[in-house]
Amino acid sequence: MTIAENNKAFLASEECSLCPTREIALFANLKPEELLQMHSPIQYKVLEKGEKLYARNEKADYIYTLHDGVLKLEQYLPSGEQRIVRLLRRGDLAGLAAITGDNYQHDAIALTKISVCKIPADIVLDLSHKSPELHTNLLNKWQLALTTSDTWITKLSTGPARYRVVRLMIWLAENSLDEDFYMPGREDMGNILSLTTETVSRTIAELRRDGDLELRGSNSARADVSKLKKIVKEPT
Amino acid sequence: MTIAENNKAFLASEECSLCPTREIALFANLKPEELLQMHSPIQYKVLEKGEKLYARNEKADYIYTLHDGVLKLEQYLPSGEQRIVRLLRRGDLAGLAAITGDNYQHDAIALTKISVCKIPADIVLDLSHKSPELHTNLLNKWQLALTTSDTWITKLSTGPARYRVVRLMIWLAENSLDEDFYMPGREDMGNILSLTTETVSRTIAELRRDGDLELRGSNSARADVSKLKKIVKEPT
DNA sequence: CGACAACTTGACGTTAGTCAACCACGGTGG
DNA sequence: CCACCGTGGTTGACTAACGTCAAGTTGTCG
Repeated sequence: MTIAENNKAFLASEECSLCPTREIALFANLKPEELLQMHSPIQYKVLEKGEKLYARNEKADYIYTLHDGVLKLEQYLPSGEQRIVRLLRRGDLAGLAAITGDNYQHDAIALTKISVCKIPADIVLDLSHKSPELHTNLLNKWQLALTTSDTWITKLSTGPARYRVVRLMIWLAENSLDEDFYMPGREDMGNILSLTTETVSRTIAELRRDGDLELRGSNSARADVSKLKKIVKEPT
Repeated sequence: MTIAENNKAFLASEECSLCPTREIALFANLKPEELLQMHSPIQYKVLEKGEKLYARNEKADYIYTLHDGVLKLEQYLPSGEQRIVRLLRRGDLAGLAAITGDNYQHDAIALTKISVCKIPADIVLDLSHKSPELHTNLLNKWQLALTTSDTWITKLSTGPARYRVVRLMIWLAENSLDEDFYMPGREDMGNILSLTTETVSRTIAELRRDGDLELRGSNSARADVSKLKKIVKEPT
């Protein structure tokens, strides 16, 4: 924890310029004098695995920049079914709805230990009118979220179980920093892919038998991505 | 066609203020003097059913406001499968990626005869820096698209065939102006719900037998929405 | 009126869901 | 330190749902 102590508020102007996530986050490219305008406190927070960052329909006053870990956004249906709509990682924004004044659209729950910056939405909205860079960053983040959401529909909710699981593995592997990648629990994968835990488990077992996937500890795995891509006929 | 003749360019400053779609579209709440800044021509276009508005990976230079009709956004997978990612209707924006300088992410194809305004992206981007209203509108439209996309994942790609079809019917009925609503072809519905045309056909037939749905001409239907909601256990 | 496309229906096969038992691991407390 | 329990994961047998293949039927447009 190099930036600030857990849960301690600090001034963005002092600390943001030192933040290792900044270059890929919302405040990338902001000029120092613009950062200085953010006089209102920004909180750095750490959540343990399983903790909830915010809940659906809650009044949305903050947006969050994810520094580290994996965060799931999920929605429920009246019929009891449940769906994970996106996974967020380093650099992603959670709670975008805060900026348009809507309530939060999802439950946001940490899949691993995560660290976030908690930013008052009104500050971002205000600054987005003054800083062209932030304005652009914001639009880009939004577009990225939309693209991801669309991709999840096509890649992760379409076709037979095997394809879906493989496409998820590819996505996880390609969004990982090192060779081992984080692999969610079977139930969570089920809720990402709209499959049961048993089906996910069986499919993972198959992939292991075929030598396409190697488990490495409880929530971690390694794969030959180009082999996986052949299965779903993606260009390498 | 009250606004302008088909394919004829015209000046936004003159015509936009008369546009019946404006209040729900991108340029809502813009001040007359801001509209005047849009000296660059905006085209009004009509596309027939089946025509393509833009294609995936094409350089995205324009965004489109949909005045009338239904537009589908679809994506293909290397494995040959195909998915409709969203349906757009009156007031929706197509080609948002143009603003962030990306290429188009989908094929956009008219499901009915449609009319659109074709707006150069650079104008919108430029004006969004100057007009707080447009800035806000833009963020709202983006948020709306994201919400819709997430909803499609949870509601239309989750659960048994019957539920999916019913949820689609509800969505179509609630987004329609009058009691009859537009109902896409069986194949398109299949690509929205990730089901085969046969399954969709059978499910529609069931709903008709149960008296929950009434067909009215080729691409039109009528339903008792509250009955449909009971099926999927949604509050009325 | 004919031709084609969209839709429907049936019989059958396959895949994924269900139900249930079992196993592996990690943490807790005796 | 080890026995116990709980959670998450695996595996099997069976079932239900959906996909596939194929033959009809309806509707639409030239």
